[in-house]
This record gives sequence, C-alpha cells and structure tokens, in this order.
Amino acid sequence: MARTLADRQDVIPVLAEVFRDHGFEGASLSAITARTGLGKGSLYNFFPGGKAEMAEAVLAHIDGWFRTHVFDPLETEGGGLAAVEAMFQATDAYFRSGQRVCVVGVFALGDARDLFAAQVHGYFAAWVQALAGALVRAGRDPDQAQADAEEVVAGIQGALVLSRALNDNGVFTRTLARLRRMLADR
Amino acid sequence: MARTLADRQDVIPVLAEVFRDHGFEGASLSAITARTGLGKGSLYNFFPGGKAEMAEAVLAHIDGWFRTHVFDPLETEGGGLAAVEAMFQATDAYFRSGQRVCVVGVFALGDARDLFAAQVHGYFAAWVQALAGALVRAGRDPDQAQADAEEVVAGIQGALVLSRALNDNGVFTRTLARLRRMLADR
DNA sequence: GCGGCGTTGTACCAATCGGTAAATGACGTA
DNA sequence: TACGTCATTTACCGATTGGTACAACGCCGC
Repeated sequence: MARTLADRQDVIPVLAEVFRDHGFEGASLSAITARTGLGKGSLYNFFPGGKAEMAEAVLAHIDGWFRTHVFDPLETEGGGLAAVEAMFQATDAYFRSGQRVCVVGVFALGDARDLFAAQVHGYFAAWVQALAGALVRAGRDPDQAQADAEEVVAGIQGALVLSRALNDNGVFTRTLARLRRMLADR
Repeated sequence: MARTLADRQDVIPVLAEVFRDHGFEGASLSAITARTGLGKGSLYNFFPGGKAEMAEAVLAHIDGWFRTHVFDPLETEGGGLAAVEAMFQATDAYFRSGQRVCVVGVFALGDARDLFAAQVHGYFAAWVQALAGALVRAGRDPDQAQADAEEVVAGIQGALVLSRALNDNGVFTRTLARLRRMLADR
C-alpha cells in the first residue's frame, strides 16, 4: 500500500477547508475522506480523537498562522502602524478578499462554540489584544485603542458574513479600506 | 389524543431557537421534537417538506418580523432619523444585547447558505437598502448613505460573532452605541 | 532476503439521521 | 349517540453518522 503519502501536517489545511465549507457538524467523515483522499484508517491514525481532534488541530493551525503572520508582528517593539498595515494585507490575503470565510467565526456561531470555547475565545482575544497593543505603542490612547481594535476585528467578521450573504466581495474590500482609514484618521 | 394543542404559527419561534442554537445541519429532528414537544408526525403534518420547509418558515418568519418592525418603519415617508433610532432599539431587543445570535447570519456562514441563498440574500439586502433609504431621506449623500448602511449591518453581525466568541455582550452594546454615534456625526 | 513495524484499506459496528406509513383516538357534526 | 374527519402517535424504513477492529501491504533496518 502507498505509505505516508501525506503527512499529518499536510492534511490539516485540507481539513480546514472542509470545516470552513461545512462547519463542524456538517463536516461528515465521508466528506473529509473524499476531500483529503485519505481513508478512515489513516485519518484515525493521525487523529485518534476523531473529528474533535481534527477540528482542534485545524484551530491550532489557524491560531499558529495568525500568531506568526499577524499577532507577533503586531507585538514586536518596532511594530506600530506599519504592522497594522501588514495585518490588513495579511487578512485580505488570508480571507481571499471575502471569498473565504473564517473557520473560527463559523465555530463561534455554530454549536461547536461550546466544544471549542477556549480556542475560539483565545483566537479573537489575542487578535484584539495584539492590535490594541500596537495602537497604544503607536501613541494612541489605550481606551480608544481597545475600542478601535474591537471595532476592526468585529468589522472584519461582519464583513465576511455580509459579503458571503450578499455574494459580493466588494463589501469585504470596502470594509477593510474603511477600517484602515478609520485607524489612520484617529 | 390531544388535538391541535399548538398551531403551526406557535411552533415557528421554537424552531427558530433550535436553528439558532444548532445551525441547520446541527438541528436534528430529535432536537426539534424535544424542544417543540411535538412528534415527528405532527411536525411533518405542519411542514410536509421536512427540515428544509421548517427552516424556510423560520426564515420567512424572521423576515416578516424585521419587515414590520424594522424595514417598513425605515421606509415610511416620515421615517428619517427617528426610524433609524427605532431600528437600533428593535435590534438591541431582538438580539438580546448580543446574547442571541442571528439565524440568517448563521445560515449565511454555514453550509445552508446554498439552500437558502435567496432568503439570506434578501434579508440582508432589504436591511441595507431600507437603512440607506432612510438616511437619504434624512438628507444624507446617497453614496455615503449606502456605505454607512452597509457598515451598520455588517457591524451588527460582526458584533454578534465577537460577543459570542468572547462571551461578552459588552461588545455588542458598545458596537451599537458606536454605530449610533457614527450615523449621528455624519 | 528477511522480519518487524507502521500505514493503509476495508468490513463492520451501534446509533442516529431524515423521512414514511398506518394505527390510534379525540373532536365536530348530525 | 354514531360517525367521519383529521391531527397525533408510534413503529418502522433505508441511509448515513462517527468510530473500531483487523488484515493486507510497503517500507526500512538488519
């Protein structure tokens, strides 16, 4: 038999796409095997905990990506407004200008919110905190920075919902532009 | 046997809560029978189309509620900024200051988005259009009004996601306050 | 060349899925 | 009081769910 064609690490992004498209409940094992090309045996070899462990790995992977590409840059000493601009670019790229939806957001709204409450909370809390920190380091008022950071993160999530519902990525692009302006004019 | 204890109309709000909590896929018939207290037979008597028809009825019910309590007031000739303020109050009450989540938003992110694309699109499009119309009637620039309306609706959805994820209704309350201010200062 | 190890496909499991059909029984009418 | 109507209950359907067990197989060290 074909041996270790795919590493566990290689499967996670595919799993992420399945969860993104179907949510946690909707991501059936048959859908997962179909998209990954892996049989149940391999899947349960990589993730003995089943679907829950797969979802956890996906969340951890996403968290890691944002940590290295978004949160950490925001928190570096030099960061400041340049890091904020980098965040917007990374975000736009990650969500494919609104065509891709946020897995963590999907989990937050769905019934997976209880199962993965800690990860979901951690992801958004880290994002808001990192952004607020960067704004403070750029000389903004701490309270205002906190409120602005919340507005940006919530705005991105709302834009994802709306652009998905209206099937119009323009909503996402416009929202990102507006949030950029908002932070610049503050 | 007990005869017609519950009307079809009485069941719909309960169904809405089930779909709100579990999403479309996650709302199993057993969960529905448990919450409604109705057997499958009664359910299929009311909704011959099964789960899909139940969800459609829920979406139609929500659409009707927003139409009478939000969209129509926004579109009345007298409307203007008073209707906008009424919208914020109705919205805050409906979503229980962020403790309740938006069924249409949940559907928009989940895999039900294709099944109910028309209703999901219609709901959000109607909301944005009604709000933008009211702003124009209040003397605002049409392009700016459209952008602001989009920002408000997306902001509300994002606030629901974030307050749910962070388990902090403060996010929703603050967002609503900020959006009010934004429209007033424009 | 050989043997062990680890990955893999597959058959299988109970439970549950959404949905159907017919028996059951309470009501309104006469 | 007898009957017909119709909502409700209940048992049941095949399909699919997430998950397990295991045998078959390829790779690697020896």
